[in-house]
Amino acid sequence: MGKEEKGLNNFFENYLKQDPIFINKSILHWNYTPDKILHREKQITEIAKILAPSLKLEKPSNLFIYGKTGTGKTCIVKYVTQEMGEVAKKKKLNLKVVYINCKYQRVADTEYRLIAEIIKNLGETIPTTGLPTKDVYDFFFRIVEEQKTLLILIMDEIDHVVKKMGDEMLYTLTRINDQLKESKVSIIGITNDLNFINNLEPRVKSSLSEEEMLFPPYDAVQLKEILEQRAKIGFKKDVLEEGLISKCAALAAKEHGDARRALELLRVAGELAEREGKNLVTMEDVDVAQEKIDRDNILEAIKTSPKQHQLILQSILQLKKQNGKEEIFTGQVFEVYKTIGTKYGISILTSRRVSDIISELDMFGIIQTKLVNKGRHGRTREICVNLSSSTTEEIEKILPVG
DNA sequence: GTCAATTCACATGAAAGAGACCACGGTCTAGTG
DNA sequence: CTAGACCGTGGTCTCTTTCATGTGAATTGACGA
Repeated sequence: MGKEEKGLNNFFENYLKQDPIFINKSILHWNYTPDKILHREKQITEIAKILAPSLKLEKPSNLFIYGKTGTGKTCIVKYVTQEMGEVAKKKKLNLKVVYINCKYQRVADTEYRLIAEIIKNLGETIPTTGLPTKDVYDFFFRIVEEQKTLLILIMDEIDHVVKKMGDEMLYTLTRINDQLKESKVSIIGITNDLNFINNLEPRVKSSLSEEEMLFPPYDAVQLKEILEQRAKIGFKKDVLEEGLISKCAALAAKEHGDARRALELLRVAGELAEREGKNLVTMEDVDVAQEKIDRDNILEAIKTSPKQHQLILQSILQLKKQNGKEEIFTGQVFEVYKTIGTKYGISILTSRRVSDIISELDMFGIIQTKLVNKGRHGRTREICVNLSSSTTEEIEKILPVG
């Protein structure tokens, strides 16, 4: 016991003595906003131009922004509105900016909760459930009106709103100004679904996208500069192997120029090196980081998903083990699921539901499915699991039974 | 051999139910002056 | 008299079931050469 304690002590002391690789890790986090945002000057000025009327308390046009993940949409909108907020504060203008991410589950995935969330951001509270939705709207209108303010409503990942609850609610929101006398609301919608706007009802489309902007992906060179800018202040000097940043940039550029991904790669690689007590981050660390990020995402998704989902995933994995390379189909999964379920006394869902769960697993990226038509033999989803064996093992530890 | 009809094994949609959660208003109860 | 406990009602939310409809190539079978 005493010996162990001493060992642990040593470990901690060594840990502290170690030359840390980082100066400030949070700089390498994607939601850190640097002083100077690179390669987005054009977008910044454009957004500023569009939003500027709000400083005269005139309602700016609704703005619709689209671009792939990690192209800086959120970052820049936040940056511009923040700056504006400060100017407004100095001039004592009643300007409010509310940022809502519509995707983060459990926060705002119903009409009710979304409005409740906006209300919360305006500094009021409303019960989390139990009220008729109409009451929530009325309450929202009332407080906006009472505050006599110009409200800029930023709705990130706005496509999720429509997917979950249709565009009726967006229509209501865009028409809100008709009902307000003292206040005005303008909406900034952000999405990474490039087709989203075309699937909207025309009346919503026209009012939501009075202005439109596209954020192009970063290319490898730009990513590299962004990484360099942050690495300079986030990492200690000379801890990065030659060409390491280029590698991160290149890897991320392959994945549709995602700056968030690039930063994560760099940071995780640094953490890995740090953990091993090295004082140089190497190329291998980046490779390991790449794998680790994917695996962690998947594991996290599985851990937090409901038991039935886990059970179905387990059925899929078991099938994969059994028939080796052969493809797996929905029907088979359902059969295996049924036997496992009954064996362990877990209630069995209908095949209809199982089918949905399989596509949910697909969306999470845990499995890949493809719709195949096998003529006489019907139509089904072909399921494949592209996980390394170590990941599979990790997953199996989490799974409910067996 | 050819062509259209059939058929399979699910996918996909819509609607509705079950059970959990919660706010609200009314009623009851115990403590206080 | 009043604050707080307790209860019933009516609303939402999530997960699920039930019913209904769709899909598209392999298969079948009729037909003609």
